[in-house]
Amino acid sequence: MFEARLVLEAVKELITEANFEVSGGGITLQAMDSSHVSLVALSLRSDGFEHFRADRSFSMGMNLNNMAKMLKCAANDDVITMKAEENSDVVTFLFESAGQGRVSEFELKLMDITSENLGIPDTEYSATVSMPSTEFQRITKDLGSIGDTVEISVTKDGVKFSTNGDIGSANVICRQNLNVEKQEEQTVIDMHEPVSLTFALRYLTSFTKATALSPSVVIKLSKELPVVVEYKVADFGYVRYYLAPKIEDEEMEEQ
Amino acid sequence: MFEARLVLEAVKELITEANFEVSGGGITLQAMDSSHVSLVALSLRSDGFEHFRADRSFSMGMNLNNMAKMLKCAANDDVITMKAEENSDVVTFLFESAGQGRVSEFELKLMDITSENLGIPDTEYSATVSMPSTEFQRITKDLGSIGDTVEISVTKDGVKFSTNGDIGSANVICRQNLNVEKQEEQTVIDMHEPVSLTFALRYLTSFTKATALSPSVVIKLSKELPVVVEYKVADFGYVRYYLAPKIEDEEMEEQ
DNA sequence: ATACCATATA
DNA sequence: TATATGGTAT
Repeated sequence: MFEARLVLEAVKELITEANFEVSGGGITLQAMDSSHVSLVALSLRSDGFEHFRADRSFSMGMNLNNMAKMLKCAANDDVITMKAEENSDVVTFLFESAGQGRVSEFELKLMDITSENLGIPDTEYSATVSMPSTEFQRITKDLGSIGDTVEISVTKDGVKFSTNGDIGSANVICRQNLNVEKQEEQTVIDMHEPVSLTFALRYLTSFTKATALSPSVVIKLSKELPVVVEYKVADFGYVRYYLAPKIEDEEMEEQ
Repeated sequence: MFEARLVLEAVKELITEANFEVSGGGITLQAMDSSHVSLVALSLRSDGFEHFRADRSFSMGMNLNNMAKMLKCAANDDVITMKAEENSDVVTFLFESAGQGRVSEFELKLMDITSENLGIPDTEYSATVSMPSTEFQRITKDLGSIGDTVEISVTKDGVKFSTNGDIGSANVICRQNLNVEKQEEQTVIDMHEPVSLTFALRYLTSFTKATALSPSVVIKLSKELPVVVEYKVADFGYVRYYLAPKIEDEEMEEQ
């Protein structure tokens, strides 16, 4: 339940409506944000649900804000069941209180959404950085108060985030740090070759809406490829964000 | 660190940009507010800093809102270093996390500010009132909801704040009170001769932005002289505000 | 229109 | 100290 809401909070700023693809394996979702700049991919495996049954594969188009509205009507410890009948134009959310004294039924109208499902090749990345998600959130927020874009550079001993704007410039260097007990608080740099890419801070900041989902975030970078920003959903899924880097010409144009 | 932010919060409402005068003795700043009515004076002695080095005396013009923006990018327990190279047009703020896993460098552009450095004579005041800073803040806020000006009258056994406005009038009397353990919670009246002056509440309310800096505030009054409202910064500095009293004619004009 | 920040109250 | 609400900034 709780996670269902966090997932929605994590994606609804970027995408207002999307098709949930349901199959025996679980639920996935993939959508470009409304400005067609970044991409969100959600995957929740069926084994992560207490009960999961899908007799066939199908897709459900939903307005995420309306879905979030309904999920907000569930209490924190309610058991949530999502039901979709074949060929129905609604999806039903069932909220049952712990003692089953209260049963709420919310029906959300489905929508026809034409979705372009983009194949995302599973690449080897030049550099993979894992760091505390709150630290990444803090960095994008701080740099966003100075500039519009951030250059992310990975070398073998650290990752550097730099920006500059009208009032000045800033950079934050995070060194590899394995001296923390909890693995999710470590900063781990896995680099095959150095890489340096520039991104619009605005989108990265939106990505950090997923911070509550996971204590750590994984950032994957390769030259000329979209960055992947990944947050695990417990241990049965993930939310991944993709954002293409700025190329030099684009940076020039903006000035 | 924490104090650096408090000091900025205390002055940036009144002055948006100012010259920081740096010398071996520490850092000072003096500026009129934008409406040229009140004056802010800041002094931080070098011995209050963990490390302080100034090879020569110089002044740095900064936009205080932009400076505050950058200081907000430091975490609460970061070690802050401020660096200025000779003849540079930027000042660098270095934030290092406790374990030094993260190092942030923020560069703020300096500005040329023509500052009129006013000599403030060190007068003997007719009356000096020390009281809890939160109490003074409360009084200016409360009276500000009734009227625009406050008459501050000091007699040997107390200080009276009075105002009146369209909806009515109000006055608050604070008696000398030495019966509190902590000295900073005492109300101490040191009066050579009774004095009664009227001030614009708007500015006094701005002064109380410094309340978080010190548990007590010192108010110094003499006939026809600007009031001094002083907050200590730990035990190595102060923020002082000066505001000229209204004279009868002025009060007439405004009505 | 939305999201973040600051403030005020419980 | 934590949350809720309102105002500001994007």
